[in-house]
Amino acid sequence: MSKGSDTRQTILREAGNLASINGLSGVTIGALASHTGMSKSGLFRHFGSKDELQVATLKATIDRFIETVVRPALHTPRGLPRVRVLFERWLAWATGAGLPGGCLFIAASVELDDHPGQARDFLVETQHDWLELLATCGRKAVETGEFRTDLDCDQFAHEFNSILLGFHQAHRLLRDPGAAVRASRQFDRLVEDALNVGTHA
Amino acid sequence: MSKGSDTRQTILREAGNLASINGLSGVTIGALASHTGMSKSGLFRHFGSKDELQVATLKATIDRFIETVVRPALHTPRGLPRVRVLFERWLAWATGAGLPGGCLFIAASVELDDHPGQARDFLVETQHDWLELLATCGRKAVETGEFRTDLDCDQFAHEFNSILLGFHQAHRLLRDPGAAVRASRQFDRLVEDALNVGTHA
DNA sequence: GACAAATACGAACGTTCGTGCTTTTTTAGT
DNA sequence: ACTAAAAAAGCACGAACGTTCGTATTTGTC
Repeated sequence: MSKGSDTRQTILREAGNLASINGLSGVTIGALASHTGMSKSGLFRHFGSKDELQVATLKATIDRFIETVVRPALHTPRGLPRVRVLFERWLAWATGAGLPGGCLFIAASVELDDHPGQARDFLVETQHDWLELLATCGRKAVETGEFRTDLDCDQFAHEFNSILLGFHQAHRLLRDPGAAVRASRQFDRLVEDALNVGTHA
Repeated sequence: MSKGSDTRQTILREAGNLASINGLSGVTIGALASHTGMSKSGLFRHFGSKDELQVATLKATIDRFIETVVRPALHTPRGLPRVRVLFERWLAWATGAGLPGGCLFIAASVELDDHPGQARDFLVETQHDWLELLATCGRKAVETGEFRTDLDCDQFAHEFNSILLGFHQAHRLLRDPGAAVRASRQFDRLVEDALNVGTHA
Protein backbone atom coordinates (compact mmCIF):
# COMPACT_ATOMS: atom_id res chain seq x y z
CA MET A 1 0.00 0.00 0.00
CA SER A 2 3.01 2.30 0.48
CA LYS A 3 5.24 1.42 -2.43
CA GLY A 4 2.68 2.67 -4.89
CA SER A 5 2.20 6.09 -3.38
CA ASP A 6 5.95 6.44 -2.98
CA THR A 7 6.53 5.99 -6.67
CA ARG A 8 3.61 8.23 -7.42
CA GLN A 9 5.18 10.97 -5.36
CA THR A 10 8.53 10.50 -7.05
CA ILE A 11 6.87 10.72 -10.44
CA LEU A 12 4.98 13.85 -9.53
CA ARG A 13 8.05 15.58 -8.20
CA GLU A 14 9.89 14.92 -11.42
CA ALA A 15 6.78 15.91 -13.38
CA GLY A 16 6.73 19.25 -11.57
CA ASN A 17 10.37 19.84 -12.35
CA LEU A 18 9.90 19.00 -16.01
CA ALA A 19 6.71 21.04 -16.25
CA SER A 20 8.41 24.13 -14.88
CA ILE A 21 10.83 23.90 -17.78
CA ASN A 22 8.76 22.55 -20.63
CA GLY A 23 5.27 23.47 -19.56
CA LEU A 24 2.57 21.08 -18.44
CA SER A 25 1.81 19.89 -21.94
CA GLY A 26 5.53 19.50 -22.52
CA VAL A 27 5.67 16.75 -19.93
CA THR A 28 5.29 13.71 -22.14
CA ILE A 29 4.67 10.28 -20.72
CA GLY A 30 7.73 8.96 -22.47
CA ALA A 31 10.10 11.63 -21.22
CA LEU A 32 8.72 11.38 -17.72
CA ALA A 33 9.22 7.61 -17.81
CA SER A 34 12.82 8.07 -18.89
CA HIS A 35 13.57 10.54 -16.11
CA THR A 36 12.08 8.27 -13.48
CA GLY A 37 13.54 5.08 -14.91
CA MET A 38 10.13 3.54 -15.42
CA SER A 39 8.27 2.13 -18.36
CA LYS A 40 5.65 4.28 -20.03
CA SER A 41 2.86 1.89 -19.20
CA GLY A 42 3.90 1.37 -15.61
CA LEU A 43 3.97 5.08 -15.07
CA PHE A 44 0.79 5.71 -16.96
CA ARG A 45 -1.20 3.33 -14.80
CA HIS A 46 -0.78 5.66 -11.85
CA PHE A 47 -2.91 8.32 -13.47
CA GLY A 48 -5.01 6.84 -16.24
CA SER A 49 -4.84 9.88 -18.48
CA LYS A 50 -2.64 12.79 -19.21
CA ASP A 51 -5.24 15.20 -17.89
CA GLU A 52 -5.16 13.42 -14.55
CA LEU A 53 -1.39 13.59 -14.57
CA GLN A 54 -1.46 17.33 -15.15
CA VAL A 55 -3.88 17.97 -12.31
CA ALA A 56 -1.90 15.68 -10.02
CA THR A 57 1.28 17.51 -10.94
CA LEU A 58 -0.27 20.85 -10.03
CA LYS A 59 -1.58 19.48 -6.75
CA ALA A 60 1.76 18.00 -5.80
CA THR A 61 3.49 21.28 -6.61
CA ILE A 62 1.06 23.12 -4.35
CA ASP A 63 2.42 21.08 -1.47
CA ARG A 64 5.94 22.18 -2.30
CA PHE A 65 4.79 25.77 -2.56
CA ILE A 66 3.10 25.68 0.81
CA GLU A 67 6.16 24.15 2.37
CA THR A 68 8.50 26.69 0.82
CA VAL A 69 6.48 29.88 0.95
CA VAL A 70 3.33 29.69 3.02
CA ARG A 71 4.48 27.72 6.05
CA PRO A 72 7.48 29.93 6.84
CA ALA A 73 5.13 32.89 6.64
CA LEU A 74 2.62 31.39 9.03
CA HIS A 75 5.44 30.85 11.49
CA THR A 76 6.08 34.57 11.43
CA PRO A 77 4.12 37.06 13.52
CA ARG A 78 1.07 38.30 11.64
CA GLY A 79 0.99 41.74 10.18
CA LEU A 80 3.79 43.41 8.30
CA PRO A 81 6.48 40.85 9.23
CA ARG A 82 4.41 38.07 7.72
CA VAL A 83 3.79 40.12 4.60
CA ARG A 84 7.51 40.63 4.21
CA VAL A 85 8.28 36.95 4.70
CA LEU A 86 5.74 36.02 2.08
CA PHE A 87 7.53 38.26 -0.35
CA GLU A 88 11.00 37.01 0.50
CA ARG A 89 10.00 33.37 0.47
CA TRP A 90 8.32 33.77 -2.90
CA LEU A 91 11.49 35.21 -4.38
CA ALA A 92 13.34 32.20 -2.99
CA TRP A 93 10.67 29.91 -4.43
CA ALA A 94 11.22 31.35 -7.88
CA THR A 95 14.99 31.39 -7.75
CA GLY A 96 16.15 28.12 -6.32
CA ALA A 97 14.09 26.81 -3.43
CA GLY A 98 11.40 25.86 -5.90
CA LEU A 99 11.41 24.19 -9.30
CA PRO A 100 14.32 24.28 -11.73
CA GLY A 101 12.34 26.12 -14.40
CA GLY A 102 10.83 28.79 -12.18
CA CYS A 103 7.31 29.04 -10.83
CA LEU A 104 5.12 26.38 -12.38
CA PHE A 105 1.95 28.29 -11.60
CA ILE A 106 3.04 31.23 -13.68
CA ALA A 107 3.96 28.93 -16.53
CA ALA A 108 0.67 27.10 -16.23
CA SER A 109 -1.23 30.39 -16.04
CA VAL A 110 -0.35 31.40 -19.55
CA GLU A 111 -0.48 27.86 -20.83
CA LEU A 112 -3.94 27.02 -19.56
CA ASP A 113 -5.72 30.35 -19.73
CA ASP A 114 -7.36 29.35 -23.01
CA HIS A 115 -7.79 25.66 -22.32
CA PRO A 116 -10.86 24.81 -20.26
CA GLY A 117 -10.64 21.68 -18.17
CA GLN A 118 -9.90 20.33 -14.73
CA ALA A 119 -6.31 21.54 -14.81
CA ARG A 120 -7.35 25.09 -15.58
CA ASP A 121 -10.13 25.00 -13.00
CA PHE A 122 -7.75 23.85 -10.34
CA LEU A 123 -5.19 26.46 -11.26
CA VAL A 124 -7.75 29.25 -11.12
CA GLU A 125 -8.86 28.07 -7.71
CA THR A 126 -5.25 27.95 -6.59
CA GLN A 127 -4.57 31.46 -7.81
CA HIS A 128 -7.66 32.74 -6.05
CA ASP A 129 -6.49 31.11 -2.84
CA TRP A 130 -3.11 32.75 -3.21
CA LEU A 131 -4.56 36.20 -3.78
CA GLU A 132 -6.93 35.71 -0.89
CA LEU A 133 -4.04 34.69 1.34
CA LEU A 134 -2.22 37.87 0.39
CA ALA A 135 -5.31 39.97 1.01
CA THR A 136 -5.89 38.31 4.36
CA CYS A 137 -2.33 38.98 5.43
CA GLY A 138 -2.85 42.57 4.41
CA ARG A 139 -5.99 42.75 6.54
CA LYS A 140 -4.12 41.34 9.50
CA ALA A 141 -1.64 44.16 9.08
CA VAL A 142 -4.52 46.59 9.15
CA GLU A 143 -5.70 45.02 12.39
CA THR A 144 -2.29 45.37 13.96
CA GLY A 145 -2.37 49.02 13.03
CA GLU A 146 0.60 48.76 10.70
CA PHE A 147 -1.48 49.32 7.58
CA ARG A 148 -4.03 52.09 7.19
CA THR A 149 -7.62 51.18 7.78
CA ASP A 150 -8.79 52.40 4.39
CA LEU A 151 -6.41 50.14 2.52
CA ASP A 152 -8.03 48.16 -0.30
CA CYS A 153 -6.58 44.78 0.57
CA ASP A 154 -7.73 43.04 -2.59
CA GLN A 155 -6.00 45.72 -4.58
CA PHE A 156 -3.00 45.26 -2.33
CA ALA A 157 -2.97 41.55 -3.09
CA HIS A 158 -3.23 42.18 -6.82
CA GLU A 159 -0.32 44.59 -6.80
CA PHE A 160 1.73 42.29 -4.62
CA ASN A 161 1.20 39.53 -7.11
CA SER A 162 2.04 41.69 -10.12
CA ILE A 163 5.37 42.52 -8.53
CA LEU A 164 6.10 38.82 -8.41
CA LEU A 165 5.16 38.44 -12.06
CA GLY A 166 7.44 41.28 -13.05
CA PHE A 167 10.28 39.81 -11.08
CA HIS A 168 9.78 36.40 -12.59
CA GLN A 169 10.00 37.71 -16.13
CA ALA A 170 13.00 39.92 -15.44
CA HIS A 171 14.78 37.10 -13.69
CA ARG A 172 13.98 34.15 -15.89
CA LEU A 173 13.62 35.58 -19.37
CA LEU A 174 15.90 38.58 -19.23
CA ARG A 175 18.27 37.02 -16.68
CA ASP A 176 18.47 40.48 -15.18
CA PRO A 177 20.84 40.36 -12.18
CA GLY A 178 19.07 43.38 -10.75
CA ALA A 179 15.65 41.78 -10.85
CA ALA A 180 15.49 41.15 -7.12
CA VAL A 181 16.55 44.70 -6.32
CA ARG A 182 13.94 46.05 -8.71
CA ALA A 183 11.22 43.93 -7.20
CA SER A 184 12.26 44.78 -3.65
CA ARG A 185 12.19 48.48 -4.36
CA GLN A 186 8.77 48.11 -5.91
CA PHE A 187 7.64 46.08 -2.93
CA ASP A 188 8.92 48.67 -0.48
CA ARG A 189 6.93 51.31 -2.25
CA LEU A 190 3.82 49.16 -2.08
CA VAL A 191 4.30 48.67 1.66
CA GLU A 192 5.08 52.31 2.28
CA ASP A 193 1.91 53.34 0.55
CA ALA A 194 -0.06 50.91 2.69
CA LEU A 195 1.45 52.04 5.97
CA ASN A 196 -0.61 53.75 8.59
CA VAL A 197 0.96 57.19 8.78
CA GLY A 198 -2.14 59.04 9.98
CA THR A 199 -1.77 58.13 13.64
CA HIS A 200 1.92 58.39 14.40
CA ALA A 201 1.46 56.03 17.30
CA MET B 1 7.15 37.60 -56.43
CA SER B 2 4.16 38.94 -54.51
CA LYS B 3 1.92 35.93 -54.21
CA GLY B 4 4.53 34.15 -52.17
CA SER B 5 4.99 36.86 -49.59
CA ASP B 6 1.24 37.33 -49.42
CA THR B 7 0.69 33.73 -48.43
CA ARG B 8 3.59 33.93 -46.07
CA GLN B 9 2.00 36.87 -44.35
CA THR B 10 -1.34 35.09 -44.13
CA ILE B 11 0.35 32.06 -42.63
CA LEU B 12 2.21 34.13 -40.07
CA ARG B 13 -0.89 35.99 -39.00
CA GLU B 14 -2.69 32.72 -38.38
CA ALA B 15 0.44 31.35 -36.70
CA GLY B 16 0.42 34.30 -34.31
CA ASN B 17 -3.23 33.75 -33.50
CA LEU B 18 -2.70 30.07 -32.85
CA ALA B 19 0.46 30.68 -30.85
CA SER B 20 -1.30 33.12 -28.56
CA ILE B 21 -3.70 30.32 -27.67
CA ASN B 22 -1.55 27.20 -27.79
CA GLY B 23 1.92 28.61 -27.33
CA LEU B 24 4.63 28.76 -29.93
CA SER B 25 5.44 25.09 -29.68
CA GLY B 26 1.73 24.34 -29.85
CA VAL B 27 1.59 25.67 -33.39
CA THR B 28 2.04 22.46 -35.35
CA ILE B 29 2.65 22.46 -39.06
CA GLY B 30 -0.37 20.29 -39.60
CA ALA B 31 -2.77 22.45 -37.62
CA LEU B 32 -1.43 25.60 -39.22
CA ALA B 33 -1.89 24.05 -42.66
CA SER B 34 -5.49 23.19 -41.84
CA HIS B 35 -6.28 26.69 -40.63
CA THR B 36 -4.81 28.27 -43.74
CA GLY B 37 -6.23 25.70 -46.15
CA MET B 38 -2.81 24.65 -47.33
CA SER B 39 -0.89 21.41 -47.47
CA LYS B 40 1.71 20.73 -44.85
CA SER B 41 4.53 20.59 -47.36
CA GLY B 42 3.45 23.67 -49.26
CA LEU B 43 3.33 25.64 -46.05
CA PHE B 44 6.53 24.18 -44.73
CA ARG B 45 8.51 25.25 -47.77
CA HIS B 46 8.06 28.89 -46.74
CA PHE B 47 10.16 28.44 -43.65
CA GLY B 48 12.30 25.37 -43.91
CA SER B 49 12.15 24.48 -40.25
CA LYS B 50 9.93 24.91 -37.27
CA ASP B 51 12.49 27.11 -35.54
CA GLU B 52 12.39 29.49 -38.47
CA LEU B 53 8.62 29.48 -38.33
CA GLN B 54 8.66 30.40 -34.65
CA VAL B 55 11.04 33.29 -35.14
CA ALA B 56 9.07 34.49 -38.15
CA THR B 57 5.88 34.30 -36.12
CA LEU B 58 7.37 36.45 -33.39
CA LYS B 59 8.67 38.96 -35.90
CA ALA B 60 5.35 39.21 -37.66
CA THR B 61 3.59 39.71 -34.35
CA ILE B 62 5.97 42.54 -33.51
CA ASP B 63 4.60 44.37 -36.51
CA ARG B 64 1.07 43.98 -35.21
CA PHE B 65 2.17 45.15 -31.78
CA ILE B 66 3.83 48.24 -33.17
CA GLU B 67 0.77 49.05 -35.22
CA THR B 68 -1.59 48.55 -32.29
CA VAL B 69 0.38 49.96 -29.39
CA VAL B 70 3.50 51.85 -30.34
CA ARG B 71 2.33 53.84 -33.33
CA PRO B 72 -0.71 55.38 -31.64
CA ALA B 73 1.61 56.39 -28.80
CA LEU B 74 4.10 58.04 -31.11
CA HIS B 75 1.25 60.05 -32.59
CA THR B 76 0.56 61.42 -29.14
CA PRO B 77 2.46 64.37 -27.63
CA ARG B 78 5.51 63.16 -25.75
CA GLY B 79 5.55 63.17 -22.00
CA LEU B 80 2.75 62.02 -19.77
CA PRO B 81 0.09 61.84 -22.50
CA ARG B 82 2.24 59.42 -24.46
CA VAL B 83 2.85 57.32 -21.35
CA ARG B 84 -0.88 57.11 -20.78
CA VAL B 85 -1.58 56.11 -24.36
CA LEU B 86 1.00 53.37 -24.16
CA PHE B 87 -0.81 51.98 -21.18
CA GLU B 88 -4.25 52.22 -22.71
CA ARG B 89 -3.19 50.79 -26.02
CA TRP B 90 -1.48 47.89 -24.33
CA LEU B 91 -4.67 47.02 -22.47
CA ALA B 92 -6.47 47.11 -25.80
CA TRP B 93 -3.75 44.94 -27.31
CA ALA B 94 -4.29 42.31 -24.66
CA THR B 95 -8.06 42.39 -24.71
CA GLY B 96 -9.19 42.44 -28.29
CA ALA B 97 -7.14 44.62 -30.57
CA GLY B 98 -4.41 42.01 -30.47
CA LEU B 99 -4.37 38.25 -30.68
CA PRO B 100 -7.24 35.98 -29.68
CA GLY B 101 -5.25 34.27 -26.93
CA GLY B 102 -3.80 37.37 -25.33
CA CYS B 103 -0.31 38.77 -25.59
CA LEU B 104 1.93 36.35 -27.43
CA PHE B 105 5.06 37.85 -25.94
CA ILE B 106 3.96 37.05 -22.43
CA ALA B 107 3.09 33.52 -23.45
CA ALA B 108 6.42 33.14 -25.22
CA SER B 109 8.25 34.61 -22.25
CA VAL B 110 7.39 31.75 -19.96
CA GLU B 111 7.59 29.21 -22.72
CA LEU B 112 11.05 30.11 -23.96
CA ASP B 113 12.80 31.25 -20.81
CA ASP B 114 14.47 27.88 -20.45
CA HIS B 115 14.96 27.09 -24.12
CA PRO B 116 18.01 28.71 -25.67
CA GLY B 117 17.80 29.42 -29.37
CA GLN B 118 17.05 32.06 -31.95
CA ALA B 119 13.46 32.39 -30.84
CA ARG B 120 14.44 33.08 -27.26
CA ASP B 121 17.20 35.46 -28.30
CA PHE B 122 14.80 37.42 -30.42
CA LEU B 123 12.22 37.56 -27.68
CA VAL B 124 14.75 38.81 -25.14
CA GLU B 125 15.83 41.51 -27.54
CA THR B 126 12.22 42.44 -28.12
CA GLN B 127 11.49 42.67 -24.43
CA HIS B 128 14.54 44.84 -23.89
CA ASP B 129 13.36 47.14 -26.65
CA TRP B 130 9.96 47.39 -25.04
CA LEU B 131 11.37 48.23 -21.62
CA GLU B 132 13.70 50.73 -23.17
CA LEU B 133 10.80 52.33 -25.00
CA LEU B 134 8.94 52.67 -21.72
CA ALA B 135 12.01 54.11 -19.99
CA THR B 136 12.57 56.56 -22.82
CA CYS B 137 8.99 57.76 -22.66
CA GLY B 138 9.45 58.22 -18.95
CA ARG B 139 12.56 60.30 -19.58
CA LYS B 140 10.67 62.45 -22.03
CA ALA B 141 8.14 63.10 -19.31
CA VAL B 142 11.01 64.17 -17.08
CA GLU B 143 12.16 66.57 -19.77
CA THR B 144 8.71 68.10 -20.09
CA GLY B 145 8.75 68.66 -16.35
CA GLU B 146 5.82 66.36 -15.73
CA PHE B 147 7.92 63.73 -13.98
CA ARG B 148 10.42 64.48 -11.24
CA THR B 149 14.04 64.74 -12.27
CA ASP B 150 15.23 62.11 -9.82
CA LEU B 151 12.90 59.46 -11.21
CA ASP B 152 14.59 56.14 -11.92
CA CYS B 153 13.19 55.60 -15.39
CA ASP B 154 14.41 52.02 -15.75
CA GLN B 155 12.65 51.20 -12.51
CA PHE B 156 9.63 53.05 -13.86
CA ALA B 157 9.67 50.89 -16.98
CA HIS B 158 9.97 47.71 -14.95
CA GLU B 159 7.02 48.63 -12.75
CA PHE B 160 4.98 49.72 -15.74
CA ASN B 161 5.59 46.34 -17.31
CA SER B 162 4.75 44.41 -14.17
CA ILE B 163 1.39 46.14 -14.06
CA LEU B 164 0.71 44.79 -17.52
CA LEU B 165 1.70 41.30 -16.44
CA GLY B 166 -0.60 41.47 -13.45
CA PHE B 167 -3.44 42.66 -15.60
CA HIS B 168 -2.87 39.95 -18.15
CA GLN B 169 -3.08 37.20 -15.58
CA ALA B 170 -6.12 38.65 -13.84
CA HIS B 171 -7.88 39.14 -17.13
CA ARG B 172 -6.99 35.97 -18.99
CA LEU B 173 -6.62 33.32 -16.32
CA LEU B 174 -8.97 34.58 -13.63
CA ARG B 175 -11.34 36.28 -16.08
CA ASP B 176 -11.61 39.02 -13.48
CA PRO B 177 -14.01 41.68 -14.79
CA GLY B 178 -12.31 44.21 -12.53
CA ALA B 179 -8.86 43.54 -13.95
CA ALA B 180 -8.74 46.75 -15.96
CA VAL B 181 -9.87 48.83 -13.01
CA ARG B 182 -7.25 47.20 -10.80
CA ALA B 183 -4.50 47.82 -13.33
CA SER B 184 -5.60 51.39 -13.94
CA ARG B 185 -5.58 52.19 -10.26
CA GLN B 186 -2.14 50.67 -9.96
CA PHE B 187 -1.00 52.64 -12.97
CA ASP B 188 -2.36 55.88 -11.56
CA ARG B 189 -0.39 55.31 -8.41
CA LEU B 190 2.75 54.68 -10.43
CA VAL B 191 2.23 57.91 -12.33
CA GLU B 192 1.37 59.90 -9.23
CA ASP B 193 4.55 58.77 -7.56
CA ALA B 194 6.53 59.83 -10.63
CA LEU B 195 4.95 63.26 -10.88
CA ASN B 196 6.95 66.37 -10.30
CA VAL B 197 5.30 67.84 -7.22
CA GLY B 198 8.35 69.67 -5.94
CA THR B 199 7.89 72.73 -8.12
CA HIS B 200 4.19 73.50 -8.16
CA ALA B 201 4.62 75.36 -11.41
C1' DG C 1 6.48 -19.96 2.44
C1' DA C 2 1.96 -19.59 -0.07
C1' DC C 3 -1.31 -16.55 -2.10
C1' DA C 4 -3.87 -12.61 -3.51
C1' DA C 5 -3.26 -7.98 -4.67
C1' DA C 6 -0.77 -4.34 -6.10
C1' DT C 7 2.62 -2.70 -9.16
C1' DA C 8 5.53 -2.63 -13.22
C1' DC C 9 6.81 -4.15 -17.80
C1' DG C 10 6.91 -5.05 -23.07
C1' DA C 11 4.75 -4.76 -27.13
C1' DA C 12 1.62 -2.82 -30.00
C1' DC C 13 -2.29 0.29 -31.53
C1' DG C 14 -3.58 4.39 -34.44
C1' DT C 15 -2.36 9.22 -34.84
C1' DT C 16 0.36 13.16 -35.37
C1' DC C 17 4.76 15.18 -35.26
C1' DG C 18 8.62 17.61 -38.30
C1' DT C 19 10.80 17.03 -42.50
C1' DG C 20 12.42 15.42 -46.93
C1' DC C 21 11.59 14.25 -52.07
C1' DT C 22 8.98 14.55 -56.59
C1' DT C 23 5.39 16.23 -59.28
C1' DT C 24 1.81 19.33 -60.52
C1' DT C 25 -0.19 23.80 -60.65
C1' DT C 26 0.03 28.72 -60.63
C1' DT C 27 2.32 32.95 -61.38
C1' DA C 28 5.10 36.74 -63.73
C1' DG C 29 7.72 38.41 -67.74
C1' DT C 30 8.09 38.49 -72.55
C1' DA D 1 0.36 32.74 -75.87
C1' DC D 2 4.82 30.70 -74.31
C1' DT D 3 7.96 29.84 -71.03
C1' DA D 4 10.94 29.89 -66.99
C1' DA D 5 10.33 30.31 -62.25
C1' DA D 6 7.87 30.19 -58.14
C1' DA D 7 4.51 28.07 -55.24
C1' DA D 8 1.68 24.43 -53.69
C1' DA D 9 0.51 19.71 -53.47
C1' DG D 10 1.23 14.68 -53.00
C1' DC D 11 3.39 11.14 -50.86
C1' DA D 12 6.30 8.95 -47.69
C1' DC D 13 9.66 8.49 -43.91
C1' DG D 14 11.03 7.59 -38.98
C1' DA D 15 10.09 9.09 -34.47
C1' DA D 16 7.23 10.24 -30.67
C1' DC D 17 2.64 10.95 -29.01
C1' DG D 18 -1.19 9.01 -25.53
C1' DT D 19 -3.29 4.81 -24.64
C1' DT D 20 -4.55 -0.24 -24.17
C1' DC D 21 -3.76 -5.06 -23.17
C1' DG D 22 -1.78 -9.15 -21.51
C1' DT D 23 1.85 -10.80 -18.75
C1' DA D 24 5.47 -10.72 -15.38
C1' DT D 25 7.22 -9.24 -11.05
C1' DT D 26 7.11 -7.41 -6.67
C1' DT D 27 4.61 -6.52 -2.45
C1' DG D 28 1.94 -7.09 2.05
C1' DT D 29 -0.84 -10.67 4.70
C1' DC D 30 -1.81 -15.02 6.73
